[in-house]
Amino acid sequence: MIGIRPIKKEEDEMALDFNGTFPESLVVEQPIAWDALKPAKVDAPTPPASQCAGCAVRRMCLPAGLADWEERGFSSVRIGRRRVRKGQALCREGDPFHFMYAVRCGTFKAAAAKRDGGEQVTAFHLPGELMGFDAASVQRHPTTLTAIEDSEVCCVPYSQLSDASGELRTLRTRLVQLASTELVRDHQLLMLISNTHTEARVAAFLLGMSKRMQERGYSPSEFLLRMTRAEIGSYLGTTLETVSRCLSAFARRGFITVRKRRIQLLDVPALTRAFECEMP
Amino acid sequence: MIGIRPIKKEEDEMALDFNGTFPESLVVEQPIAWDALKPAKVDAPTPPASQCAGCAVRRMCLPAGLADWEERGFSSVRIGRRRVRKGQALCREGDPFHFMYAVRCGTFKAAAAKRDGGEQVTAFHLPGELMGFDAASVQRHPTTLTAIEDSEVCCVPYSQLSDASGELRTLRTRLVQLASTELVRDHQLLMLISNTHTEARVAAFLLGMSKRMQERGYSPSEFLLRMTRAEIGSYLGTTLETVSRCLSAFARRGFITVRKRRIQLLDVPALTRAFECEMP
DNA sequence: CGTCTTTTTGAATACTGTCAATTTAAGTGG
DNA sequence: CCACTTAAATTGACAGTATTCAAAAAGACG
Repeated sequence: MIGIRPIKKEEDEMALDFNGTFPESLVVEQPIAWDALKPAKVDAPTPPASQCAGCAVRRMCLPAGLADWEERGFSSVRIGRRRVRKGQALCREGDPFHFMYAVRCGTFKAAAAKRDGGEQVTAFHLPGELMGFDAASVQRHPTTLTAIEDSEVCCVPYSQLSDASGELRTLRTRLVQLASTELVRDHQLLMLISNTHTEARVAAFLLGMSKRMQERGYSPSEFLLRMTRAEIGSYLGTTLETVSRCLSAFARRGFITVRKRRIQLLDVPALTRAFECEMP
Repeated sequence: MIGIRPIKKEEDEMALDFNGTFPESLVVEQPIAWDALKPAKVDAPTPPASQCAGCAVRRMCLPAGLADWEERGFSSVRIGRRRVRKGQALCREGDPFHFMYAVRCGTFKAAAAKRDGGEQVTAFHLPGELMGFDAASVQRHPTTLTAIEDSEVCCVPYSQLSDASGELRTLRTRLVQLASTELVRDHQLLMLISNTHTEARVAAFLLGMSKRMQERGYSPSEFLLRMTRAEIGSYLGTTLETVSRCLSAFARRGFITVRKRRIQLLDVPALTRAFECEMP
């Protein structure tokens, strides 16, 4: 399975290879051994919670902060697993709300259809992040969640989660906290997009991705963007051409190197200045 | 007190007149009789919840959906009242998170300071809306909440609210639902701002305000904007001049009339088309 | 190996932001 | 009650930036 193959796809230490054999059963009880492949942040002193024990992103996921004794209560929530191939939708706009989804590995985009036929990307979700909060409002998913690489998620039944949170204060707090964090992220994105200069947005996007990569144990200075230029453009409220031009401009100035989707940050201070629009 | 006075301030049936006498005691137990002044939406079949009984915006506020028997549990949350004068801050960026605030009457803006010294408005809050969700993330308020007209809020201690929600499933659901609604609003705002054409943003802003006014029992076709052009511009990711120009352009085409902050919608379909960028 | 998607780059247009001046309303104090 | 001062809003002109349209190059995929 790991034979000699031409390195056509950029060397991609993060990618999962489903290698053709993709089981049709969407919900599996036992995790795959992929966990070993995913480096974990080791400084967060959070004890594992039941079914989440052994999950690489446990420390930044839903059970983060739960004490030992709370494991039992949390384990009453039956969590399923589901694999989603690149390009497949986990749920679609308008679908009834039954599950919240936690990214185990891979990357998702949340997008809503616009009247003109295009799509508006509202978020990119990395491993450890919880998706589906926005569905609690109307009991329907307002966005389509699409895997932009082969991915795996945990499916958390919302009713069970709500029940469990009734008994576990920590879990209750955690839930609101996660929703709140998403709110803060959105507000930051708003501030970003309101910024006139597109270069500032792209710089902030790169810095943000760098930080999130680092939080997940990857190199903050060199990473692979999982999304297309068009998706970045939609997310940042601009066009794919402008994104491409900004990246090229940064590369020309020596701030970064760009090889298709592989980004290398060379001058973080310069990027930060670009973000703050202090360009002399 | 209601003598003959020159109509210099636009006739303002919604404004509260503090009339000089503004008590220094910020938290009062008994509500003022102002409720009678605020028309309520009458079609939502929600029973009153304890302290909220008699509040005009109860049906769209925190206790919405609570059953009779749940009143008791909810009444364990001691809710204070606080009046905030125009221009005063209810809480500031960085303040520790102890209360969530429900707008009883008046209008607030949520804004964060930008690096360049300016401010980014992330939301406008009308009566019945809950503020402060974004503070649960880091236990600090990430935005400054400022009254943009004389206002009154209910102060809900978060810890008590969380405790009560542990016992009351409906309240628990309602809390997440409110946070979720705010998320959806933010996503819609994102979609709005991503729209290239500023006219579409301003059109959507007007239509949105119209809808929210209607939900609160006011006329959807004629209302007073409580915020300055600069605040609208910040909210929509543009400048105050552009907002002014868009309003003038709409008025010139006969879509609306503008008299300073008083807006009258004349041609909603045309505004909707402007929103959808279908301008022939 | 050929097709298709993604990305880059160029050129022209249209739009918005910026600077500046004017008008109008609102608040203040005599 | 009026004059004055201050804040908000409107409008114009110009420069700068991003979008649009178009074409070509580079990988990805089967």
